Amino acid sequence: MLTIGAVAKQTGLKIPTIRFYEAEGLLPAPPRSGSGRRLYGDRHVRRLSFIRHARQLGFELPQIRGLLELSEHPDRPCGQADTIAEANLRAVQARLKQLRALERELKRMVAGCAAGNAERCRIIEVLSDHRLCKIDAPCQQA
Amino acid sequence: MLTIGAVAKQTGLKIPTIRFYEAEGLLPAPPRSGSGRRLYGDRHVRRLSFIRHARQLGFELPQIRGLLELSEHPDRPCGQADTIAEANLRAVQARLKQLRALERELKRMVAGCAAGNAERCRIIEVLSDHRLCKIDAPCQQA
DNA sequence: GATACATCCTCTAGTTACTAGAGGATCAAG
DNA sequence: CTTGATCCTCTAGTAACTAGAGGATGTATC
Repeated sequence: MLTIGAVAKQTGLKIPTIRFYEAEGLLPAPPRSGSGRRLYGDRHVRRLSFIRHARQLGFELPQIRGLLELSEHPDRPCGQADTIAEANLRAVQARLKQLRALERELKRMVAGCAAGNAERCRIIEVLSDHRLCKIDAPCQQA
Repeated sequence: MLTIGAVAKQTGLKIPTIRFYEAEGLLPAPPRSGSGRRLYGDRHVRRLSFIRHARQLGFELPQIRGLLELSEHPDRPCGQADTIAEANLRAVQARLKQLRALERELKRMVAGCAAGNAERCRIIEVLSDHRLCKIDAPCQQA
């Protein structure tokens, strides 16, 4: 049986985050010691690793909820998981496209800035006049 | 003189967002009509466009504050703007790197999932076992 | 002039996924 | 027995908005 601190070390999550996941219903409440401390087993650790990993891959908590439920019913067809992952892939690809355009634009800005005065600073200039910029798509959050 | 609704249309910002920027001190409070409605001029519109554009390019509000101040003093050296833009570029490039790794991983997951049962679903598998995944770096927010 | 509907005002609270801190109890080591 | 680490709960804060309540105006039509 592991304390919350040990689990945090093993999983790489912070202690409040683990408690947060419990409150959110992503992690079943573990048994407690006589004095009320949480005591985790391997199943908890595995589940937390799953969550952390999915988060690293850009899944959001509601999606992870779905994946977790799926992983508990190995008999179900996994089309759902596929759908979730594909939606994620598309979102990632869209964001990549935006970020690449963004990178080009920032490079252009930085390159054009000859460290002179703000008066002829390309960065300020580009920001002031959208026509100087090649980016049209709004910048959605990932 | 434009109403807030007209300004919203011109700039592409939502009405509450414009008020939000005013409350944040990014936009000077405009004069009001007899009944208390905000009345904007061209300078406000230009400033809001600047802010929106910078947001699209991924700058954060504190950074934008700096850029705005700089743009008001064309005599100042623009090294600061350069620094801000470069920091942004680096952040974007880091995010790009992560996202590319993510894309690879998601592709692998989706490709490996032949829509069978969850029992042998590669997606669940990969998420359950970090060793199957090539991503190590934590996923920082943009 | 009355009515309807759009637009505006302020203020509060909600969003996501945590993170930080207060204030207090308990544990393990020396 | 004391010290310092770890744990508990609870509240509030983060970024950058967004949504909604409740109410006051503006404008167009009859």
